[in-house]
Amino acid sequence: MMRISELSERSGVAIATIKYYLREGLLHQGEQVAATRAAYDDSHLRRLRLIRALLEVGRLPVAAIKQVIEAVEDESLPVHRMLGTAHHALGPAVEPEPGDDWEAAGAQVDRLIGEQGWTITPEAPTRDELAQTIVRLRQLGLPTDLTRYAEAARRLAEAEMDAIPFDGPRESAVEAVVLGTVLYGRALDTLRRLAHESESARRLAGAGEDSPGERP
Amino acid sequence: MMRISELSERSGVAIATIKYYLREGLLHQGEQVAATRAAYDDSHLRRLRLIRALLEVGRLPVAAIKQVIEAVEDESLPVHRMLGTAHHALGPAVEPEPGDDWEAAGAQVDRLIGEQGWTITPEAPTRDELAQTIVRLRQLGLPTDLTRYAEAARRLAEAEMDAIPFDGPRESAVEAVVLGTVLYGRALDTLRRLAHESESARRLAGAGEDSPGERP
DNA sequence: ATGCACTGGATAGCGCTATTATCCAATGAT
DNA sequence: ATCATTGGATAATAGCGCTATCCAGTGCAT
Repeated sequence: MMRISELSERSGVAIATIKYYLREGLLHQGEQVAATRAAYDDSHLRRLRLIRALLEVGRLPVAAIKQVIEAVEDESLPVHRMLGTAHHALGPAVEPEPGDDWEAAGAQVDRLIGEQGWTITPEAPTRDELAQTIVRLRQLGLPTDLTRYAEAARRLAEAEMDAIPFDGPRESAVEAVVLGTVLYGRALDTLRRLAHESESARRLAGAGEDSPGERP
Repeated sequence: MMRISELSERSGVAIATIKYYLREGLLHQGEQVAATRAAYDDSHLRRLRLIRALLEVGRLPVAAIKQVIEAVEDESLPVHRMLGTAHHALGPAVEPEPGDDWEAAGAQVDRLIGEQGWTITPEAPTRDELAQTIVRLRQLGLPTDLTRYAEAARRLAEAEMDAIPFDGPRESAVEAVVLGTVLYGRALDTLRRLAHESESARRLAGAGEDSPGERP
């Protein structure tokens, strides 16, 4: 049990910001102890860490975080619906760019999902997200065969899901899924860029030029 | 050869926005035909597509795109330096969060890079990016073993690099590297979320509840 | 019980980014 | 000759994530 100032110190989040999160419904209210005093506990601290991770590492907009949290807190939602809602909040919303390109990309997304044997809601915004990327790849003349990526994604996702406590309290499950999706997603992205850097250094930095990483 | 209005129509980017990109140095000036008339060509159209892809798909801030483009246009830069600069602009800048956690995470990043046999500049901001993610994983009690991800990243990055035309014009090489990094990165991320959705549906949607994707 | 730091609550303002709008004088097509 | 368009400059806008200010009520130390 603590007051707002202690919550602020322990979390590293400014008081004004905490108030803002309270207003926005990202952070649940503390226990009203008196008219002008409320008490916060570890659940608030944990929630703040969740928010900051989604915000700073996942770069989710506050509105998306709110959706995730609402899904968590809506007890009437069956778990897999809750996960769906949370999941759909994680991707940036893209609006369709109508045209032949878009149609073709959509078909390709369907085909890819079919090939992998995935089960995906027809309304999943994630489909449009992928379609948009494919459209851009096409426009720029880059190869659009994503099978290799889909397979890597599948392998990683399966391993991650094995670690999710689906039998525990519902809050743990969403948190684990959402945090896993976002944080490991970012880790993967960063690692891929590191691998790129290393590969291009290896292939180019011969020929007498100094190579990054080893200064004379 | 076209005027600004045609460039706008063909690219789908508003005239005012094109002027803005010209001001910001993202888009090179058109050929001055008369005091109040300039001519644009396919290179401008292509550049606009690059900008929009980095902006909308890659979600890079305009300032980062500018850095990328400056690297491309600085002819005096050796190719691998140019790629390094461009690459470092792709990641969001993170500032270190000093403390023991940070130190430990840094050490873990070094170890991971070593294990994979990668060659990475000591100053690469990408290192800090990864360190930050590891710190957050720790704070939230999630496993921090990223070996599996590093290996997947390495495999994908190697395959991508095989497709880069390092022997062609330098502009092609950066464009390919940057676009590849960003667009396939996003594709991978989206696919991983799709795989997650599918996996959690598969594991949870039994038990009489209707499963996403098949409505009665 | 008194003075003072702290609280919740409400509202307003800020700093940044990406974009859009407005004006202008010059100009080229009809 | 005229009228829409252009380049160029400057201002205005919208959204977001905070941050600051003000307020009256309250707990705590003295």
